[in-house]
Amino acid sequence: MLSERRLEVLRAIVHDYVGTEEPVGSKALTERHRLGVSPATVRNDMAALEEEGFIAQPHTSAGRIPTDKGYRLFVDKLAGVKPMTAPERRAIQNFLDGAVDLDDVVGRTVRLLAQLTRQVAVVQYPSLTRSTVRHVELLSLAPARLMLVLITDTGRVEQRMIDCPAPFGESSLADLRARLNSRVAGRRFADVPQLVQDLPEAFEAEDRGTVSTVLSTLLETLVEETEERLMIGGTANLTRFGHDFPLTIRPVLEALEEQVVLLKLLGEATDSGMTVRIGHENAHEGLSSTSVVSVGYGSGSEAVAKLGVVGPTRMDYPGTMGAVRAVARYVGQILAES
Amino acid sequence: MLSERRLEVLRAIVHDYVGTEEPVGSKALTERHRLGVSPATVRNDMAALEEEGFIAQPHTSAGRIPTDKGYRLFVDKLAGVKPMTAPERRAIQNFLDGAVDLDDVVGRTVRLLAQLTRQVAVVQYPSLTRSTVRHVELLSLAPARLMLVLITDTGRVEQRMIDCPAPFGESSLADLRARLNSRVAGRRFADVPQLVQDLPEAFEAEDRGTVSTVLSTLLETLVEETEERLMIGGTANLTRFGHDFPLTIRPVLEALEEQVVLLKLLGEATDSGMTVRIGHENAHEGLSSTSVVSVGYGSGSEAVAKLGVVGPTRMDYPGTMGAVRAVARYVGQILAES
DNA sequence: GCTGGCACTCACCCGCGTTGAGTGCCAGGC
DNA sequence: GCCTGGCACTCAACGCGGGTGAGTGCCAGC
Repeated sequence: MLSERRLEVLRAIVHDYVGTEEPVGSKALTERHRLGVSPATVRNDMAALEEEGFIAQPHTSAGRIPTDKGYRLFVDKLAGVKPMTAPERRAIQNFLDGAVDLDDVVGRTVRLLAQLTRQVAVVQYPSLTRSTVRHVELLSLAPARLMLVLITDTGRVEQRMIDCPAPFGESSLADLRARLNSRVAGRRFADVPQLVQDLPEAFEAEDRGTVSTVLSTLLETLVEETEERLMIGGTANLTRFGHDFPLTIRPVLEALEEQVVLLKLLGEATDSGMTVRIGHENAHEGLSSTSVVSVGYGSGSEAVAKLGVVGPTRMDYPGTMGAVRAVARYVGQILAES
Repeated sequence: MLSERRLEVLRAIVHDYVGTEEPVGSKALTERHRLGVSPATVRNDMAALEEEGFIAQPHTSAGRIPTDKGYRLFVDKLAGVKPMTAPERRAIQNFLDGAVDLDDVVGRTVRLLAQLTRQVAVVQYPSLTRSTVRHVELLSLAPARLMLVLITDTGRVEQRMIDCPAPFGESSLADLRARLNSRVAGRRFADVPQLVQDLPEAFEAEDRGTVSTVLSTLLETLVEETEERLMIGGTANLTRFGHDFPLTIRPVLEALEEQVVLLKLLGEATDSGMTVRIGHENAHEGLSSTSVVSVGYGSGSEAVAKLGVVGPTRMDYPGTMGAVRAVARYVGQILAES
């Protein structure tokens, strides 16, 4: 195992490299940190750290930079989460408090997170599967054409057109609407399928086809829209990435445009607590020089969706983690209030 | 006025510069185009074009590149719109035909446009003000809490919470719902205000407060949501911008994140036909080295929204304009069908 | 009015020596 | 046994200087 001091050296290297973006040498280290030992000693420690794969030299006769493995150790053992200051917390709350609807909440969150971390922010809309149903509405648009509107407790609205196999009378419609709502209102989406299972049996034979169609559309919506929506922002921060632009930035932008990739990225986060994926730990190749910090948020104790930031592996982990955690907490509060 | 040949020289310069990204000299020009004159003559023409401000030299003893004014002349007088080939048109149609709902249509359009032009694509959601109302729905969530759902003919759905001044009975609700729909269904959003003006008078005194609240929320929605939504894509194409990245790309990314800026950008487009804004013609400073090609699209003869692309001033104007026009046309068709 | 010729400019490339930050290793001291 | 100062070595980065060539403007001649 690495000695206490060597860990301290690694911490110092990460700290300085994140600040300067330049390989850090032994002399500079002893000058900027009170390590209590000479550069020569630090050199020995660095040799050991390099041996173990925590740091690397871009080329001979240059300083060291942390490897993915080095950052991993730093995040796991050496770094805490830097809490937000009181004024910062107030600013977050004020900024989020002005939101008028769900889109606005998500939009504000994304901007806030991008601004706080100076990185790319990704916010997932509250998931359907973990939400509860506030209301199901059925509208008759034409004799054999219905619209299904689904409203969640998080304020999200989904709608679907339905072409009925047969005309559906206004009274049957009202009946179905009432029965549907009495069964599913207030229930979790995940439970809906079995709650409505036997519903067609309550109707006359001529209406059963339509009822079934409506129900299957409803279930479809639950499944399809589980493929979540999300919003991203702060892509301009990518320009602070490094000196060697085109090659670094391009794959990242491409990855960010693919919702599937992003969803997977956030999805990998474990439910409880914060997840940090560093460099190659990200499955997607284009993101091999970025780190992703993500966390779940929700109105109650349970997470209904996730949010996070994407930035260079060389990022301020404690600060970023602090900002992400704080924002997630306040968004949760806002959602709980509405 | 410039002679025919000089215009031809300008056209050749634009063509070559767009292709190579490098200043083009007199010798190369005569070699690649059948101008029928010698380099020396072309040099004289170039001197004249430079005098008039259509082209410029990055530095002495280098070739010429077109100025914004040069591109303007090129677009206005020299370039046509390059029509899509039949296979391209088929591909567009196939790609758009698979869309399942409005979000999907817009999403597909953005991706398609970005891919075709290899630039950043911006697509505005169909505007509310020019749409017609398909249905207005009122749901009772709690004794004194309503939800207003607005459905447009383009498939867009907006919802608002309403806190009523007094409890509102189920029968009053049904009455209001019916009256509202009979008045506004099928009408243009712009006409709604005067259509509902005298509606409170039809109700009992105790309900009038609530009815007024509902109506004012409805009108608010019309106004607020006129602030349109839009979707962008293809930002990764910005990396093909030029060699001098950070400085060029950053302000563009920043501008693209501000919906307001984008909406203004598209909004400037005249209703009929295509608009091309070149370089400094764009009001926004960050976009002074980009051009914007935009056009309205709609389900009928009238435009309900706009779409376009943002790219470097050095872009293939005929090709880009062709792609933008074709996509707009097919999106219009898709919307008309749904 | 077009052309070929000519002198001139200047960004770009290449090779070269200098500089200095940083390293590894080693002998000596606590 | 671990830390330290000293020392030789490496090598990216920088600045300098000459050569190269694309491109220009001008001019005399057809």
